[in-house]
Amino acid sequence: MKHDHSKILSAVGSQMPEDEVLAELSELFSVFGDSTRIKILWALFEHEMCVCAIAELLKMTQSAISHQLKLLRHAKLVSSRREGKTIYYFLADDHVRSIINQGMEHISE
Amino acid sequence: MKHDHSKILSAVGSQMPEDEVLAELSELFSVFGDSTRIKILWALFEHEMCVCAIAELLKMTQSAISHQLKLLRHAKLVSSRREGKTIYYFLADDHVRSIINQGMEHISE
DNA sequence: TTATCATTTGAATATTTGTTCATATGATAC
DNA sequence: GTATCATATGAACAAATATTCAAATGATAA
Repeated sequence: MKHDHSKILSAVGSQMPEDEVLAELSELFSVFGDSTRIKILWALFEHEMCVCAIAELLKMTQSAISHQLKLLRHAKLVSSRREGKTIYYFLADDHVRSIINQGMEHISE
Repeated sequence: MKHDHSKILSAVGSQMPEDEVLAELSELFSVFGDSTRIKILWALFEHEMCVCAIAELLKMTQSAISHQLKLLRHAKLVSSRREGKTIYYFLADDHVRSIINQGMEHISE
Protein backbone atom coordinates (compact mmCIF):
# COMPACT_ATOMS: atom_id res chain seq x y z
CA MET A 1 0.00 0.00 0.00
CA LYS A 2 1.06 3.57 -0.61
CA HIS A 3 2.53 5.68 2.13
CA ASP A 4 0.28 7.54 4.52
CA HIS A 5 -0.41 11.31 4.53
CA SER A 6 -3.48 11.50 6.73
CA LYS A 7 -1.77 13.62 9.38
CA ILE A 8 -0.54 16.28 6.97
CA LEU A 9 -3.73 16.20 4.92
CA SER A 10 -5.98 17.04 7.84
CA ALA A 11 -3.68 19.80 9.08
CA VAL A 12 -3.33 21.43 5.66
CA GLY A 13 -6.89 20.88 4.50
CA SER A 14 -8.35 22.74 7.48
CA GLN A 15 -6.34 25.88 6.68
CA MET A 16 -7.35 26.05 3.02
CA PRO A 17 -9.93 28.72 2.04
CA GLU A 18 -13.09 27.88 0.13
CA ASP A 19 -12.74 26.83 -3.50
CA GLU A 20 -14.72 29.89 -4.50
CA VAL A 21 -12.22 32.22 -2.83
CA LEU A 22 -9.26 30.44 -4.37
CA ALA A 23 -10.89 30.63 -7.78
CA GLU A 24 -11.44 34.35 -7.37
CA LEU A 25 -7.83 34.77 -6.30
CA SER A 26 -6.45 32.91 -9.31
CA GLU A 27 -8.71 34.91 -11.61
CA LEU A 28 -7.26 38.08 -10.16
CA PHE A 29 -3.72 36.94 -10.80
CA SER A 30 -4.51 35.83 -14.32
CA VAL A 31 -5.49 39.43 -15.06
CA PHE A 32 -1.90 40.35 -14.22
CA GLY A 33 -0.73 37.41 -16.30
CA ASP A 34 -0.63 39.13 -19.68
CA SER A 35 2.07 41.51 -20.82
CA THR A 36 -0.35 43.88 -22.57
CA ARG A 37 -2.29 44.35 -19.35
CA ILE A 38 0.88 44.70 -17.29
CA LYS A 39 1.99 47.45 -19.66
CA ILE A 40 -1.34 49.21 -19.35
CA LEU A 41 -1.16 49.10 -15.56
CA TRP A 42 2.42 50.28 -15.58
CA ALA A 43 1.52 53.18 -17.83
CA LEU A 44 -1.22 54.19 -15.39
CA PHE A 45 1.31 54.29 -12.55
CA GLU A 46 2.29 57.72 -13.86
CA HIS A 47 -0.85 59.36 -15.22
CA GLU A 48 -4.42 58.61 -16.01
CA MET A 49 -4.68 58.04 -19.75
CA CYS A 50 -7.31 57.81 -22.46
CA VAL A 51 -7.77 54.66 -24.52
CA CYS A 52 -6.19 56.01 -27.68
CA ALA A 53 -3.12 57.28 -25.83
CA ILE A 54 -2.56 53.82 -24.38
CA ALA A 55 -3.02 52.30 -27.82
CA GLU A 56 -0.47 54.71 -29.25
CA LEU A 57 2.00 54.05 -26.42
CA LEU A 58 1.78 50.27 -26.81
CA LYS A 59 1.52 50.41 -30.61
CA MET A 60 -1.63 48.32 -30.60
CA THR A 61 -5.12 48.85 -31.96
CA GLN A 62 -7.56 50.82 -29.88
CA SER A 63 -9.95 47.86 -29.98
CA ALA A 64 -7.43 45.48 -28.45
CA ILE A 65 -6.75 47.95 -25.65
CA SER A 66 -10.44 48.46 -25.03
CA HIS A 67 -10.98 44.72 -24.68
CA GLN A 68 -8.17 44.50 -22.13
CA LEU A 69 -9.42 47.55 -20.23
CA LYS A 70 -12.74 45.80 -19.88
CA LEU A 71 -11.03 42.93 -18.07
CA LEU A 72 -9.04 45.31 -15.88
CA ARG A 73 -12.20 47.22 -15.01
CA HIS A 74 -14.05 44.04 -14.20
CA ALA A 75 -11.23 42.98 -11.86
CA LYS A 76 -11.50 46.42 -10.24
CA LEU A 77 -7.88 47.21 -11.00
CA VAL A 78 -8.74 50.33 -13.01
CA SER A 79 -11.56 52.86 -12.99
CA SER A 80 -12.59 55.40 -15.59
CA ARG A 81 -14.11 58.82 -15.93
CA ARG A 82 -15.57 60.45 -18.99
CA GLU A 83 -14.63 63.93 -20.20
CA GLY A 84 -16.52 64.75 -23.34
CA LYS A 85 -15.78 62.10 -25.96
CA THR A 86 -12.74 60.92 -24.12
CA ILE A 87 -12.63 58.30 -21.38
CA TYR A 88 -9.74 58.42 -18.97
CA TYR A 89 -8.58 55.31 -17.17
CA PHE A 90 -6.67 55.28 -13.90
CA LEU A 91 -5.58 52.77 -11.25
CA ALA A 92 -8.43 51.84 -8.93
CA ASP A 93 -6.31 51.42 -5.81
CA ASP A 94 -2.83 50.81 -4.46
CA HIS A 95 -2.99 47.02 -4.44
CA VAL A 96 -2.02 47.13 -8.08
CA ARG A 97 1.26 48.80 -7.24
CA SER A 98 2.09 46.55 -4.34
CA ILE A 99 1.27 43.34 -6.21
CA ILE A 100 3.38 44.38 -9.19
CA ASN A 101 6.19 45.49 -6.89
CA GLN A 102 6.23 42.13 -5.14
CA GLY A 103 6.36 40.43 -8.53
CA MET A 104 9.27 42.63 -9.60
CA GLU A 105 11.12 41.76 -6.42
CA HIS A 106 10.71 38.09 -7.12
CA ILE A 107 12.02 38.17 -10.68
CA SER A 108 14.95 40.44 -9.87
CA GLU A 109 16.97 37.96 -7.84
CA MET B 1 -7.03 65.40 -36.45
CA LYS B 2 -7.04 63.29 -33.36
CA HIS B 3 -6.17 64.78 -30.01
CA ASP B 4 -2.58 64.98 -28.91
CA HIS B 5 -0.86 62.78 -26.28
CA SER B 6 2.77 63.49 -26.97
CA LYS B 7 3.40 65.00 -23.57
CA ILE B 8 1.99 62.09 -21.60
CA LEU B 9 3.48 59.50 -23.93
CA SER B 10 7.03 60.69 -23.47
CA ALA B 11 6.64 60.95 -19.70
CA VAL B 12 5.11 57.50 -19.33
CA GLY B 13 7.22 55.76 -21.95
CA SER B 14 10.47 56.69 -20.26
CA GLN B 15 9.37 55.05 -16.99
CA MET B 16 8.38 51.74 -18.57
CA PRO B 17 10.75 48.77 -18.07
CA GLU B 18 12.03 46.72 -20.99
CA ASP B 19 9.58 44.49 -22.81
CA GLU B 20 11.57 41.49 -21.71
CA VAL B 21 11.16 42.39 -18.04
CA LEU B 22 7.44 43.01 -18.43
CA ALA B 23 7.06 39.69 -20.21
CA GLU B 24 8.85 37.91 -17.39
CA LEU B 25 6.63 39.68 -14.88
CA SER B 26 3.42 38.69 -16.61
CA GLU B 27 4.67 35.11 -16.91
CA LEU B 28 5.22 35.07 -13.17
CA PHE B 29 1.68 36.26 -12.48
CA SER B 30 0.18 33.80 -14.91
CA VAL B 31 1.71 31.04 -12.79
CA PHE B 32 -0.46 32.34 -9.94
CA GLY B 33 -3.37 32.55 -12.36
CA ASP B 34 -4.63 29.01 -12.01
CA SER B 35 -6.64 27.67 -9.09
CA THR B 36 -4.85 24.32 -9.01
CA ARG B 37 -1.50 26.03 -8.61
CA ILE B 38 -2.88 28.45 -6.02
CA LYS B 39 -4.13 25.46 -4.03
CA ILE B 40 -0.75 23.78 -4.24
CA LEU B 41 0.99 26.92 -3.00
CA TRP B 42 -1.52 27.37 -0.22
CA ALA B 43 -1.02 23.79 0.88
CA LEU B 44 2.72 24.37 1.06
CA PHE B 45 2.17 27.35 3.36
CA GLU B 46 1.77 24.81 6.16
CA HIS B 47 4.12 21.93 5.42
CA GLU B 48 6.38 20.58 2.73
CA MET B 49 4.48 17.85 0.91
CA CYS B 50 5.16 15.02 -1.49
CA VAL B 51 3.48 14.88 -4.87
CA CYS B 52 1.05 12.12 -4.03
CA ALA B 53 -0.06 13.88 -0.84
CA ILE B 54 -0.88 17.01 -2.83
CA ALA B 55 -2.73 14.90 -5.39
CA GLU B 56 -4.73 13.27 -2.62
CA LEU B 57 -5.50 16.62 -0.97
CA LEU B 58 -6.71 18.22 -4.22
CA LYS B 59 -8.38 15.03 -5.46
CA MET B 60 -6.48 15.18 -8.73
CA THR B 61 -4.21 12.77 -10.57
CA GLN B 62 -0.54 12.63 -9.67
CA SER B 63 0.33 13.44 -13.26
CA ALA B 64 -1.67 16.66 -13.30
CA ILE B 65 -0.01 17.77 -10.07
CA SER B 66 3.43 16.87 -11.36
CA HIS B 67 2.87 18.97 -14.49
CA GLN B 68 1.84 21.94 -12.40
CA LEU B 69 4.76 21.50 -10.01
CA LYS B 70 7.05 21.69 -12.98
CA LEU B 71 5.70 25.15 -13.81
CA LEU B 72 5.97 26.25 -10.17
CA ARG B 73 9.54 24.98 -10.01
CA HIS B 74 10.44 26.73 -13.24
CA ALA B 75 9.04 30.00 -11.85
CA LYS B 76 11.17 29.41 -8.72
CA LEU B 77 8.13 29.50 -6.50
CA VAL B 78 8.77 26.01 -5.10
CA SER B 79 11.83 23.85 -4.52
CA SER B 80 12.13 20.14 -3.87
CA ARG B 81 14.25 17.63 -2.05
CA ARG B 82 14.40 13.90 -2.51
CA GLU B 83 14.10 11.40 0.34
CA GLY B 84 14.31 7.89 -1.04
CA LYS B 85 11.56 7.42 -3.62
CA THR B 86 9.67 10.42 -2.36
CA ILE B 87 10.16 14.00 -3.48
CA TYR B 88 9.07 16.74 -1.11
CA TYR B 89 8.08 20.15 -2.40
CA PHE B 90 8.21 23.35 -0.38
CA LEU B 91 7.90 27.09 -0.96
CA ALA B 92 11.07 28.56 -2.42
CA ASP B 93 10.82 31.91 -0.67
CA ASP B 94 8.52 34.35 1.08
CA HIS B 95 7.47 36.31 -2.02
CA VAL B 96 4.88 33.64 -2.60
CA ARG B 97 3.21 34.44 0.68
CA SER B 98 3.32 38.19 0.24
CA ILE B 99 2.03 38.11 -3.34
CA ILE B 100 -0.86 35.85 -2.39
CA ASN B 101 -1.60 37.97 0.68
CA GLN B 102 -1.80 41.14 -1.43
CA GLY B 103 -4.16 39.35 -3.79
CA MET B 104 -6.33 38.25 -0.91
CA GLU B 105 -6.48 41.80 0.38
CA HIS B 106 -7.65 43.02 -2.99
CA ILE B 107 -10.48 40.54 -3.39
CA SER B 108 -11.74 40.91 0.18
CA GLU B 109 -13.11 44.44 -0.14
C1' DT C 1 -29.89 66.69 -39.21
C1' DT C 2 -25.10 65.00 -40.70
C1' DA C 3 -20.20 64.38 -39.79
C1' DT C 4 -16.49 63.19 -37.00
C1' DC C 5 -13.99 61.55 -32.98
C1' DA C 6 -13.52 58.24 -29.03
C1' DT C 7 -14.78 54.13 -27.46
C1' DT C 8 -17.23 49.69 -27.07
C1' DT C 9 -18.91 45.35 -28.61
C1' DG C 10 -19.53 40.72 -30.92
C1' DA C 11 -17.92 37.26 -33.91
C1' DA C 12 -14.10 34.81 -35.92
C1' DT C 13 -9.55 32.98 -35.69
C1' DA C 14 -5.17 31.46 -33.99
C1' DT C 15 -2.59 30.48 -30.05
C1' DT C 16 -2.06 29.03 -25.42
C1' DT C 17 -2.98 26.04 -21.73
C1' DG C 18 -4.77 22.26 -18.23
C1' DT C 19 -5.82 17.63 -17.90
C1' DT C 20 -5.76 12.80 -19.26
C1' DC C 21 -3.60 8.76 -20.78
C1' DA C 22 0.17 5.88 -21.61
C1' DT C 23 4.77 5.33 -20.95
C1' DA C 24 9.36 6.23 -18.97
C1' DT C 25 12.62 7.15 -15.21
C1' DG C 26 14.52 6.57 -10.61
C1' DA C 27 14.92 4.51 -6.13
C1' DT C 28 14.26 0.77 -2.97
C1' DA C 29 13.59 -4.05 -1.51
C1' DC C 30 13.65 -8.74 -2.51
C1' DG D 1 17.97 -9.76 -12.02
C1' DT D 2 12.32 -8.66 -10.95
C1' DA D 3 8.70 -6.14 -8.57
C1' DT D 4 6.81 -2.12 -6.71
C1' DC D 5 6.32 2.63 -5.32
C1' DA D 6 6.93 7.64 -6.42
C1' DT D 7 7.46 10.81 -9.81
C1' DA D 8 8.23 12.74 -14.47
C1' DT D 9 7.36 13.20 -19.33
C1' DG D 10 5.30 13.49 -24.09
C1' DA D 11 1.46 13.43 -27.06
C1' DA D 12 -3.35 14.39 -27.72
C1' DC D 13 -7.53 16.81 -26.91
C1' DA D 14 -10.63 20.20 -25.07
C1' DA D 15 -11.26 24.61 -23.12
C1' DA D 16 -9.76 29.30 -22.48
C1' DT D 17 -7.98 33.56 -24.40
C1' DA D 18 -5.71 37.69 -27.13
C1' DT D 19 -6.10 40.01 -31.22
C1' DT D 20 -8.34 41.46 -35.48
C1' DC D 21 -12.10 43.03 -38.14
C1' DA D 22 -16.47 45.05 -38.86
C1' DA D 23 -20.15 47.28 -36.97
C1' DA D 24 -22.46 49.83 -33.16
C1' DT D 25 -22.81 53.35 -29.46
C1' DG D 26 -22.11 57.88 -27.42
C1' DA D 27 -20.73 62.65 -27.38
C1' DT D 28 -19.70 66.92 -29.61
C1' DA D 29 -19.82 70.42 -33.24
C1' DA D 30 -21.53 72.40 -37.47
